[in-house]
Amino acid sequence: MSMTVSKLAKAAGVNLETVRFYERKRLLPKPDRTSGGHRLYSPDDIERLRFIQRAKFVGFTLREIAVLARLRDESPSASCEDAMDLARRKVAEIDAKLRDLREMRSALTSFIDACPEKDLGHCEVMGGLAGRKRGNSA
Amino acid sequence: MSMTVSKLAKAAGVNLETVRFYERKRLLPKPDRTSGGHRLYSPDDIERLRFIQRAKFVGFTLREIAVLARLRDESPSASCEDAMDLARRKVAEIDAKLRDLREMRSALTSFIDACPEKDLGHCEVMGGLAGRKRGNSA
DNA sequence: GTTAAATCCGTAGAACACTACGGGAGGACG
DNA sequence: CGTCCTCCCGTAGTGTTCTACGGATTTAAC
Repeated sequence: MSMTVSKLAKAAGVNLETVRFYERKRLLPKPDRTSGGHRLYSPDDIERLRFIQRAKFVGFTLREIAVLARLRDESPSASCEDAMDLARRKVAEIDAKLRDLREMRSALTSFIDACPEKDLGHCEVMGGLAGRKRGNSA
Repeated sequence: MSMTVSKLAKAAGVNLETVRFYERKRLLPKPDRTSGGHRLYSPDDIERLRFIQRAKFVGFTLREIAVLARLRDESPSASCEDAMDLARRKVAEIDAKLRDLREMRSALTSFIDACPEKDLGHCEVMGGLAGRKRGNSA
């Protein structure tokens, strides 16, 4: 039940070249090959690609994702504490990102909500970003 | 009451080269010059740089900010709806990111919480990241 | 067994957002 | 006037994350 690189790419919704790129960047393990050298993937690899996609969307860099995704490839029992450590640091980072995003969101929505759409002369989206009185500065 | 580029950069908390970069990218208008060719800025330009910083913080790309800034310069009354549109789209994106972050967080914390740290042979952080799913199968 | 599609590889280019370089000219201060 | 910092400009480099090219080989379908 293995698949070629293009099947994997399609299944995970990424470009075929991206799969190769991720392999070079060690986000994906080196796959088995056919006798002719073609890559062979398993459904687990779809999972892994999807994990990468989610982590990426959420703001992790590929470098960070490489660490996260590679945890399982290391010696499982010996690295537990390291893995825990990493996971906890990631949670802290996620919390920071959550705070930032919530701040962004409330800034934007307050501009939107304050906009008197009938009176376009006082657009609060513009005003807010311009720093006028509601200015929660970065 | 005008200032040089380095003063502006310092006042707005950006690199001097970034000011020139933003000018090239038309995020900042072409400034007046001294007879010798040095750029001269007004406090309004600090405002504008801060506008850019805030927009960036809120998640706009420079390309989007350029549009926003041009909307701001051009017909102020006609542009409100476009700006609102942009802001609303950004809020939707932020909401999606928040959802994903919360998902990631709960996944990570469930691995952490389930990890029997005394028994390193059964590290749940490793297991979780390896694709052994929290609850559901795959 | 032929052939058309898929894959191989390394390398190059693209877009984004800066950041740095280098050699010369401008300008403030004493 | 000398000195020294700032600024000029164009161009090139950085790092990230892909995406494309192109000629050769492999595989699958018929």
